[in-house]
Amino acid sequence: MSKATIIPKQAERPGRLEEEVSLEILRTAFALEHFLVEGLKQYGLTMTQYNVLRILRGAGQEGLCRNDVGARMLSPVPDATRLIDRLIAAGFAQKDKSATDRRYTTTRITTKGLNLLAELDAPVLELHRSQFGHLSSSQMQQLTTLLKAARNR
Amino acid sequence: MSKATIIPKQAERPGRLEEEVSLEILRTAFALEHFLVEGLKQYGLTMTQYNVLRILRGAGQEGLCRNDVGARMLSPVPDATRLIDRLIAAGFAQKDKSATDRRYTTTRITTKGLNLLAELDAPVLELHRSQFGHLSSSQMQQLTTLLKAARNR
DNA sequence: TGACAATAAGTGTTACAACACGTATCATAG
DNA sequence: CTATGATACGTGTTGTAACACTTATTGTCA
Repeated sequence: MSKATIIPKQAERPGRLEEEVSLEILRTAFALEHFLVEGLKQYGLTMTQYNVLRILRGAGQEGLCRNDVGARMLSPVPDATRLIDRLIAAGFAQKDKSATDRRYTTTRITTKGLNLLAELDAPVLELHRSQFGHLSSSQMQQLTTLLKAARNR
Repeated sequence: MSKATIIPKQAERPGRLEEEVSLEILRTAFALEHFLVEGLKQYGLTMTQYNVLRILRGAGQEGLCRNDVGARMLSPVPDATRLIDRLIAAGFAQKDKSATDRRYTTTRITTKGLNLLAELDAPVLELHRSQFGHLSSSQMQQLTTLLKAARNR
């Protein structure tokens, strides 16, 4: 047999690229998360709590019910009750029973919570810039596009 | 003043791209992790335990000391002792005091652990393919390259 | 050599996440 | 209008991660 027929030029193990992409994504995300966690620690916040506060800020004065908060999280959280309760204990959120449907409990961010987030916006942005600012704009756009494409199966 | 001087064509908020990349990475990684966790659950393994086993398999018959295991993790783990102890309790690893330096404890993967990993290799690979297989090879390569570039500050 | 720093591992404690289950309220069908 | 299911939330329990601290062993230097 001729060499050309039995030895493909790129003897690529199937799935190797997918595996490498997976690992790179996890590695990058863990590194990013690590820095975020460290930064938030100074303010006594976990990353989960920070995300909840951002969601509540995004929801505005209407607030959100417990399940909606859990569902909108970066990684959905089943035990939103006690998570929110901890934020309430810290004074960053408040809870009220809905008048129309008494099953619902509406959670809102407090002024103290808004102030904390406002204080955090700058350092968090700076963190993101320190992580990815060395990439060019087009590289960042490519990366964003590719990641979105990856999730849209 | 002329319009051209005061209104830049792309009034881009500084740091917006960095922020978006960060979020996309976290979202993608959490999604990927979610599927991995679900898949491993059937085998009674957490993702952390799975990573430890893979590291031990990679270390071969020489094994690794506790700190090395913790350090090689995707996200470094401080409490490697009890993590490894759980794997030992499950029969997937074993521990021996080093003879030359008695501070060290060498951890090795057992045959049972190797068998479990062998059983897992195919479904995990299939998972990676289901997550990213719809991307083209060049897209995956681009993604890998960009992520590596992102981490190499 | 002997004191002291450095390294590796283990332990005690605390807080949190995950899961299963229980309770209250509402919607719907007969 | 009542029975049944669906929905939203809360709670009890368990396992694990994070942190600080302790112990054991080795290296180093006066």
